[in-house]
Amino acid sequence: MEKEGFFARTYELVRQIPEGRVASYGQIARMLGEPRKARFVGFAMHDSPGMAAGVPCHRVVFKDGRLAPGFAFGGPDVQRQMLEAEGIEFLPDGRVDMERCCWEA
DNA sequence: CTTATGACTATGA
DNA sequence: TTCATAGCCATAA
Repeated sequence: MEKEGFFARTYELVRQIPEGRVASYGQIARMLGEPRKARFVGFAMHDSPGMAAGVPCHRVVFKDGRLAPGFAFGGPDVQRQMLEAEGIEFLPDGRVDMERCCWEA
């Protein structure tokens, strides 16, 4: 575990997301100091070891508060239930209420 | 070495 | 408002 790439770095940051909070890919990438790698953050999530390893990828959403269509745990609906269980509030549009739940380091 | 791909974001029509 | 395109750059083959 010495050689850590961008992925491992992303996992560590995502793993620091508290319960009831969400963060956008660009937001995470920005915290890493490289706001242009927003895509790789999502890539890292796809390759993520899972929330059991401390990577709550379900708390990572689009900047608009939208979920990843087709690549979530089986459907955005499932992810929505997980987020609701965490205490995240949703908007009538079916988007996460980032205005309230946006993660702040 | 080059090419292809992608859980993003911003911009324009 | 939604839809399409461009730019971004690490990782894999």
